[in-house]
Amino acid sequence: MNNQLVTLPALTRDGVFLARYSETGLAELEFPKPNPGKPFQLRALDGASRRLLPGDIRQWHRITTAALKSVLAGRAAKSLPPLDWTGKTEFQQAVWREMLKLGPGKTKSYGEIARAIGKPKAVRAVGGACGANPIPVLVPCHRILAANKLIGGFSGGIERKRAMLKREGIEI
DNA sequence: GACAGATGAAGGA
DNA sequence: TCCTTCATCTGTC
Repeated sequence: MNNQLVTLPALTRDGVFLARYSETGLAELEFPKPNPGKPFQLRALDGASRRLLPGDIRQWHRITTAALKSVLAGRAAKSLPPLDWTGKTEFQQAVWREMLKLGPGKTKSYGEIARAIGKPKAVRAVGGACGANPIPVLVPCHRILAANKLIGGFSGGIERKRAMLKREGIEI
């Protein structure tokens, strides 16, 4: 079995995200590391390595970068690359699919997501699935708030979540 | 099998 | 109101 992932940098206004692709699509997205004064090492995939990339991945990466920029600017992504959720549970995928339905400026609570997937009591489990989301930003876990409209948590940091919501016109 | 968790709701002060 | 407690469900180790 070949689970090797191809890692590519996605340059955005918020820094350099790292996108990891499998043979079937975007598998992971990593937030920019706080690494001031040392720009991301694009060398890692320059030259010959880049030429070895399958055409599909190059195209997915263009879509991913464009989608990232749109979402970070508070707009809806025009399109998304295929997402590779291989190995993830049905429950997690259901939660993430539900989050994908949320447009910019729209939020739901953990409880609402739980009800939407037909498991109204699985609110804590929804929180767990959010935390396990391998593709933040594109799968908009930042649009999920606690029932009292508090910000809840965020794997990429509460401040990042607050900033992204603010760009979409939501003040917490 | 036990435990932890990005919650929610209910009850008491 | 605000705070505390507990029920619930799922994932991970």
